[in-house]
Amino acid sequence: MNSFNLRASDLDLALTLGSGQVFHWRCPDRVQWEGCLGMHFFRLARRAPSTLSVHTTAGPAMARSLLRNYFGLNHSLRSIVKTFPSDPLMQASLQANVGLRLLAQDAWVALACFILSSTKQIIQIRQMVQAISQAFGAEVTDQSGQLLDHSFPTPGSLARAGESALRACRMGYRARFLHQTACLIDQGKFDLVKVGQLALPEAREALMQLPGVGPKIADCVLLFGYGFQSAFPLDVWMIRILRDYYFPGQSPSVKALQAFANDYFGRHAGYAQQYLFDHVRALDASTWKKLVSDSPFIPSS
DNA sequence: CCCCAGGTAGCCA
DNA sequence: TGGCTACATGGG
Repeated sequence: MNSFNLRASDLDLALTLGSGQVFHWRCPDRVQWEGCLGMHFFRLARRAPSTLSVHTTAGPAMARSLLRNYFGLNHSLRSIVKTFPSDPLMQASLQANVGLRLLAQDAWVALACFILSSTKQIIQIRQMVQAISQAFGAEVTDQSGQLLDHSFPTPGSLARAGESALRACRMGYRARFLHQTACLIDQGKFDLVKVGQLALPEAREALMQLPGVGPKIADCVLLFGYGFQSAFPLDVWMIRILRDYYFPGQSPSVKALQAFANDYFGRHAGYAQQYLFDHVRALDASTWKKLVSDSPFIPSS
């Protein structure tokens, strides 16, 4: 394997790779993070405040390029978070997640993972992703043939696997959705590349044509897989956060929340969303209750 | 045993 | 359009 250091400021591996935006990275020892990008294996760790140590099966030049793109290292995190609103919850989310970056994931990987995500806890999504990778992904080995990891399965491999084989990976009703979507892409009946060339509303409509993809999963794929940073996925957590904190006692519709979120959180709304999601999800119920009771959005009498 | 999980599709009024 | 509800499985 190749080893080198990579300059990476404003990047916290645990916050970024352990967050709810990605599901295939492992951290066996609380220090090193292991996973694949395409067919290349990576082992990453923090070496110094602005430096990562990298071990990889990829060539150094290729590896640097892949990592810089994946972690968005050519974007200034400071300038992005400056566009976030200044309310107390948003600022607390920022302080608790310094170094959380949005990843530039492969569109297919994001699509497949979020089809699996519906009504599942994040730990279970990770288990399903690991299961399909081991069953249908390619083996990634070092030069001595030692098995390092399995790559994420291609649409073709999932299409050929069949629905029942997917179901054996304990994904329940999601097996049919994932298999049908994999078949459409494998047969060229749905073009993931074309989606990325559309404007956001059209790209969203296109993704929602796929089985198992509704508005929420479409927004996740747009945000995490296509770099549409204004896409704002509304899952049960974000709906709760927006209703409880930003509209206390009002319970607006999801449609109304969507309109509010895209306006209020600015150009990088989806980025802000990830900070709120990870922050509130880590709080215990009583802390959240206190935050809500101190919301500046409670109408003054 | 309960309730819930980064939802969606199908059905009904 | 908006409001149910089934869907599989596992964590807490």
